[in-house]
Amino acid sequence: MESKICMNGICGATSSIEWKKGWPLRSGEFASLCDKCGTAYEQLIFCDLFHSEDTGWRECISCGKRLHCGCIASSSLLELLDSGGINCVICARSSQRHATPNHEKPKAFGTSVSNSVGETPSTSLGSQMNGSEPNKRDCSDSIDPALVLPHQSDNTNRPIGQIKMEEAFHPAGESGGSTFSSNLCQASAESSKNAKLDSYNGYKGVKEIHGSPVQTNLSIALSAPSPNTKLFPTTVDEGDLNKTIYSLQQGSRSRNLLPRPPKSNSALGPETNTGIISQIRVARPPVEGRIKNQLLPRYWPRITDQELQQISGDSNSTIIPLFEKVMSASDAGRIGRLVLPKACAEAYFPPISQPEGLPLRIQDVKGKEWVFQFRFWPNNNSRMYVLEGVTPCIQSMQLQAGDTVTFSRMDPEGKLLMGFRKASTVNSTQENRLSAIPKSVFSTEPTSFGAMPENLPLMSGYSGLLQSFKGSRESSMNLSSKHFNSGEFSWYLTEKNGGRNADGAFSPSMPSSEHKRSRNIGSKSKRLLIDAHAALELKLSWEELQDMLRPPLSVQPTTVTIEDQEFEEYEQPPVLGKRSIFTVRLSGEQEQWAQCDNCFKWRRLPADYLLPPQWTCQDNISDHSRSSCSIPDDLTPRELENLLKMDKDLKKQRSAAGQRTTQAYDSSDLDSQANGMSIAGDIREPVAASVATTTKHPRHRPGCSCIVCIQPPSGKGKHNPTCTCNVCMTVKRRFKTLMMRKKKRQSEREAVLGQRNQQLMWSSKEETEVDSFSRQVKPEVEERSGSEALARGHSSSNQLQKLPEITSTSAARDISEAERSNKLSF
DNA sequence: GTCTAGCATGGTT
DNA sequence: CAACCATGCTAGA
Repeated sequence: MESKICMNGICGATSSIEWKKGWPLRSGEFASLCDKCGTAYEQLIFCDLFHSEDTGWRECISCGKRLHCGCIASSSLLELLDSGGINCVICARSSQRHATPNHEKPKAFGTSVSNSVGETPSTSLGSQMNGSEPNKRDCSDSIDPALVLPHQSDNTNRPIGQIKMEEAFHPAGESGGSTFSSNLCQASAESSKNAKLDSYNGYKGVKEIHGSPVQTNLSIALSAPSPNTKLFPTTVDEGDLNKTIYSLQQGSRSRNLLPRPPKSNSALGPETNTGIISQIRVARPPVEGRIKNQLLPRYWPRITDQELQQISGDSNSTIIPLFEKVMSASDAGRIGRLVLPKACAEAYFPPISQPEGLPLRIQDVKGKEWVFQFRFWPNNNSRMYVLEGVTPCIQSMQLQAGDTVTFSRMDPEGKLLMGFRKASTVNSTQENRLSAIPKSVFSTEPTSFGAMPENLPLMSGYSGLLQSFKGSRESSMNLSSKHFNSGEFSWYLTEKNGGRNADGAFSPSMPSSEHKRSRNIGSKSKRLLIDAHAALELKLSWEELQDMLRPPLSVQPTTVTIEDQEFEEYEQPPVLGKRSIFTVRLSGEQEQWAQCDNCFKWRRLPADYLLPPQWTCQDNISDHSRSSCSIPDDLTPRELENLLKMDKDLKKQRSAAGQRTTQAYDSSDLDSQANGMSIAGDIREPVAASVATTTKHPRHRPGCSCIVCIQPPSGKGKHNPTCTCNVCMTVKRRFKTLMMRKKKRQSEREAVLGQRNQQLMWSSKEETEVDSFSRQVKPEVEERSGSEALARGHSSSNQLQKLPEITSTSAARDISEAERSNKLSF
């Protein structure tokens, strides 16, 4: 008897189990050696039925290829359920789960399942295992009766373990009952004080089979099901530990249930020769021994089988998910440094001894190879690993903070792969909610996000949208309106949608670690306090959301002006669509570009095509020749680069516009800024120095000569500073006006400031304390003057004197921004 | 003045 | 409490 740490690597709890030769290792110990006999095992045992997070790669005895089926929530379970066995994903031969020979099996479990409900298992598991030697199982092994689901008291003759998956996942409609896991918990808590059995971990409960509490656990666990009881996977967490458990949930559908899998294979998307590829996202603990028990679950790869399949394609290579990381602001920032979790870097990347590190070639999901500098910084007697030069890649994948980058390895080549998972897709729930808005308004101006809660409800049009949004958040997303103020909204959009599953279905329950992350954002943490710039980013996120809001095309809006703000009012509710990039060709033809949610290829679409929130190549009804993910990207990498660059430029324009005060712009400019989703220029036919080329803003009529319509394409055209062409003169004139307005505002501000200072001075006269601020700022003044009041007066006037400098600087910055936004250089 | 590389700091786990 | 890691800070280019 020896003490072992929780084999799952999940709870870290120590439990006492009998550890003897021949005892198969648990999922978390896959490919480990038995520390007594030294035998390597590659077999999971019966109880992985309750445990979804194990990952194991087993070799198919027939073809020698690795079979990924350790994850019970993925293909293995489904296949098991559906076909009574598991097929090797490579050779398609049934492995029958590489079942453990009966003599090795924990008969207690199998027996108990076969028994009538509530019957207590009668056989000691441990004794069954003694002395048995695990062998490689042949693919032709019959299905293991121990590998069964903990119900099946439905009086059918169907073999245990062959429940149809739609049944297994069907939400039970009956009432009453508690979850399987909680039963286990209660039982375990009573029966074993040593083991910290958690309410969520069925596996751990089962593990207790080996010890004394086994019978209690099993009897309770197995007594719960009624004939209508179904097995449900449920994601639960504790801190960083996200877990999927299977619970016997009765009554209404739990909020924690994973979405019900599609009933037919055809709905599953890509198929392999096994027929089913799981789209369920499950954390996979490290598969390699050296990092075992080191890698925090938050870094466990959650790649789905389907994604794995996509990455590996038709090749015979094995994709090994290594780790993933939710990108922080600094990861996604312009510095181009992606901080790597130390344990992951040391485990999966080549060892480096010098801080300079070495260049690392990593292939992205599209097959493009990037070279990053893998290096480290010495830090507190430790190291901090970073990947440098990731900006182009991040941009190419359009990643931002909150998205997840994944790292995998392709064996046997050993090639490193980099993938990603977006967190920022608006889900259909939101869409539905928004569709219910009776009337909404689209602002023509980028609206400061931070100002929304205060301002929006006052604006007739916005209020409907906002309140509906609030309603949707509170009801369907279980959010409270107070968060709306805090800037967390953007994070809800991203994080909440992180609950989306690979199949696009929205999981009502966000994995709670993500909950945690979203809680962290906007907390009191200094690190995460939203500064002005971050607020701007949030605003842009809001603007991006606006981009997704599509007015009904057939309906003309009514434009109303409220307090100098223009609003477009629509009688019909908006539609939330997938974000796309609009372009205008030289020919004047407008088009839009959308990225497939499945293969991430870009497809050209008609400009008036309204994209649903989720869009894949298959939905490309306008161009059947481009309606499959297998068809190459419509854009060459260079074209894509151009497109993204132009989109980015446009965002910069918006950013600049957002920084300027609204007064600085007349309505036409605002118009153009707010409607900037059209990209100037043509991504395929970039025109060199095409000063003469004009870009028609979509909202402006042909022939319009406004400042926007006459500007050259993005980034094109440099005018001479002395140029007196119409465009330049217009721009100069506008800048002049801008400057004047700026100065006027500044002088007003100065006046206010002066008043305030005077008030301060008078009030401080009554104070007896020394004004430390004056001392700090102007000690020399203080020295010269014996009077505190005088010193303060000097200080104030000094401050005022400095203001014009600030003014001119900021005005210059404004001009430069305006210059940029107008794509003209002088 | 701006950008970048590298180090330091401190919040979080 | 220590390790990790996100991000701030700054010297130098």
